Amino acid sequence: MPTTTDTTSGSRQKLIEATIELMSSRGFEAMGINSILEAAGVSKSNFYYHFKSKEDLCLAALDAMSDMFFTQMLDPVLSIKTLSPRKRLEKLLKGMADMMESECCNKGCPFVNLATETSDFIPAFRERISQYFERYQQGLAEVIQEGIQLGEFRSDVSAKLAAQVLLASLNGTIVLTKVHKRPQVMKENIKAFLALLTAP
Amino acid sequence: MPTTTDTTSGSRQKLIEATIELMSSRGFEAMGINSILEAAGVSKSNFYYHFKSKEDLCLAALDAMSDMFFTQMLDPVLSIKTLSPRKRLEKLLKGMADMMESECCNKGCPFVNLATETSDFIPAFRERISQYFERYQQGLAEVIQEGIQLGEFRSDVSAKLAAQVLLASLNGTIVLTKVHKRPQVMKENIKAFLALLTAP
Amino acid sequence: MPTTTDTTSGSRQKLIEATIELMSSRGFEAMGINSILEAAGVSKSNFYYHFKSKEDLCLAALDAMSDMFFTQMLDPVLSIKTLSPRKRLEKLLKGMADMMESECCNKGCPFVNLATETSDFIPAFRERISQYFERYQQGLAEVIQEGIQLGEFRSDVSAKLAAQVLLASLNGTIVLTKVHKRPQVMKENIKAFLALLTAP
Amino acid sequence: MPTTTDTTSGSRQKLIEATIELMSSRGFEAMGINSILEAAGVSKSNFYYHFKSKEDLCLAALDAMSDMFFTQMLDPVLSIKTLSPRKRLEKLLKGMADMMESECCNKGCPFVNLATETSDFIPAFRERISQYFERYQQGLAEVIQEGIQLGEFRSDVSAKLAAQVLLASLNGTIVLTKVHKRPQVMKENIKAFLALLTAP
DNA sequence: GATGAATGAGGCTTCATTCAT
DNA sequence: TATGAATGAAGCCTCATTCAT
Repeated sequence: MPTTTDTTSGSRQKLIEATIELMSSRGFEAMGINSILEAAGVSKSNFYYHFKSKEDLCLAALDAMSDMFFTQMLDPVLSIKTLSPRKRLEKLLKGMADMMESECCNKGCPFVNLATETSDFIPAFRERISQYFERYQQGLAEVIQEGIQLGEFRSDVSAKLAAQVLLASLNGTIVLTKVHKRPQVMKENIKAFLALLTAP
Repeated sequence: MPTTTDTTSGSRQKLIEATIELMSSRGFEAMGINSILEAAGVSKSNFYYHFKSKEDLCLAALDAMSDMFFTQMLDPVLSIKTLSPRKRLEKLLKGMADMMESECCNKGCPFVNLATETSDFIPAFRERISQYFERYQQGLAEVIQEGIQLGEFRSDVSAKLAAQVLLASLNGTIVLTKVHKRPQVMKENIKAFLALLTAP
Repeated sequence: MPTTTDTTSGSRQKLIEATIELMSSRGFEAMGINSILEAAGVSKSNFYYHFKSKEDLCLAALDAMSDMFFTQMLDPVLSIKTLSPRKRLEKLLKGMADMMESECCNKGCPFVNLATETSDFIPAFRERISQYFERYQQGLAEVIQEGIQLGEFRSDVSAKLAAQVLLASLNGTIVLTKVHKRPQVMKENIKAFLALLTAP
Repeated sequence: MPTTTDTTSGSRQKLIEATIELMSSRGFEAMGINSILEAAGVSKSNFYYHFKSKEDLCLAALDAMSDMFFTQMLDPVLSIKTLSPRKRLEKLLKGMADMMESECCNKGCPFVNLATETSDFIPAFRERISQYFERYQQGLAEVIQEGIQLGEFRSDVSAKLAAQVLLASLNGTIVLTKVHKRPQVMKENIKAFLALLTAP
């Protein structure tokens, strides 16, 4: 279902979509180019017309995912000014928990996947992932800061650090949820973290 | 046919050690058997005498790492009864932060690495990793519980959940530290988490 | 549809020039069409508008080089009637030695390159190269014949044969010069050959 | 037909033999690995067990050819002390002419082929080829020197230089012979060169 | 316990060429 | 004239594994 502003060629877009899908479930190394091509319905040589390498394609996919995440998940929720900061954060986290559950705990966060697998060896990946997490954390820090000012969150931990711990916590929780095959873990951790962020 | 207590069958042990090293830095898929053999100084055919497959070797490596972690890192620190629960936890976490820093943020936690890479596709891995994390979490829960009873930690979040969040947080923090190439992240998050765990 | 005298159809000419350059340095097989296109700044589809195949382009390049060689190098020098035959030959050979040196012994003679690489498999190449060398040899034979008549060269070897040996010698010397990376070889062989061609 | 001292494994030797054959007729780039494997009857993965790359194999083939050339062609003839230097040289050159003719002018000298194709890009090739030609030239220089001392050859051109010209001449002649598809060229040039080397 | 040799499937990438516009 | 997109075959190489000794 191409969006209205879909200006890119069909094949290119299909390749990126297939890559996002496979990168999330299989990781970088295990995701063979053939599987991407099959999923996208694109021929091998045509792939190499659009992208200069597997790595290049993955970078494009990372960019696309990053865009999607911020413009369709994070920003929309965090900017609902009719909700209190705490409610906004809760809504965001609930959305994530629901996604995990609907995917049967099978996909992880592709940014985490790529980070653990390749960040030491493909600098370009590391840099983008680093930027992604920085922006992500910044978004979280802003709601938390608002919440602190409104007295919804405890004020003895800086918003920036709290956001950093939250982000780490989310990433780690996704891994645990997958490993234990228990979607409940996600919900538990979210609830517990919010409690910790609140003065008793 | 090595006996159960055969601690060092030479080649076998060298293979496991090399695997631990490479699994931590390169991940499962990128770690070719040849690189293991080269690092261990063992011939290919000899490898297949000791292990029936790459997967088999990795399972042995996982077990060895798990053993090492509990008997050499976690248990020794958490059972220092002369320290208060909070001090014990702090000591443990500091040890981890130091390790990260000494490795220049280059290796991640191999359990997390394997989890993100393979847990969907190699059930045997998933199960061991799950058990590892459960035991790890259990250890953490015990100190926290003690701390709660002594009033060192807030009591409105169950020790079990707090431990689960802490574990997730640690795993996620390791990833962030690697991605940002900034060892400080680890220290910041540890400090922030301990603050959150304490009533303001 | 370029006319016969179309000296510069823009793209077409650029393609030929790039091909000459690459053919001299990389050879036929290693010279990918993409590298030609990049060097010429011409699009792939445009290339196939002008030429029906890589082979076709190379034939055009061969013709262009052959023309250039005779009209700009061989004929001008060999027809300087104010110089004695021997002086003319010396001037020609010196020019070649200088070229080799200025290119740091890096390019060979593209006719030799194509001959060794493709002559068995692309008959069209073989034929043009054969014609090129025949005309080349004929030119050399004429000066030598003149020189024989003037007593500058020994008369017990026919001009035709002497020219054939000289031509072979030049081609072989270019190869040796390249292989040894020693421009001096070219000068030495030229001098030695001229000595052999003279009665002691 | 393995020689008596054939100590190397079957596959390895077959690969080298097939490579010599193909390298002589097709050149380096055009000689696909698959064609080598087919000719040798060896599987691809077994090939990569014995050699680390196509380049590596070709280097081994070059060494083998070099050995063969000196121990079976050059040295045996040039050391027939019952023949005069001139006769020895004539015998050697005749043998080469006969080889060319028997191969219908289809193969060139693989050293020349590789030199023209790859010497700029594969330094290891260039170095071996350079050594090969140096040794070759040295052999020729020795007979010529003997011939000079016996008065069979003219003495106003040093043996070293005469050998260098002869070597170049031979290499160039092989190319011409191939290009013109006329085995006679080889014989003509040999005869003419010997004449030039003799005082009129 | 250990060896060298062999295997087949698959890895990523490039080739020269053609299509529709 | 020129374009961007697509094609299928082939390129070199590596994978985890097995065989016979």
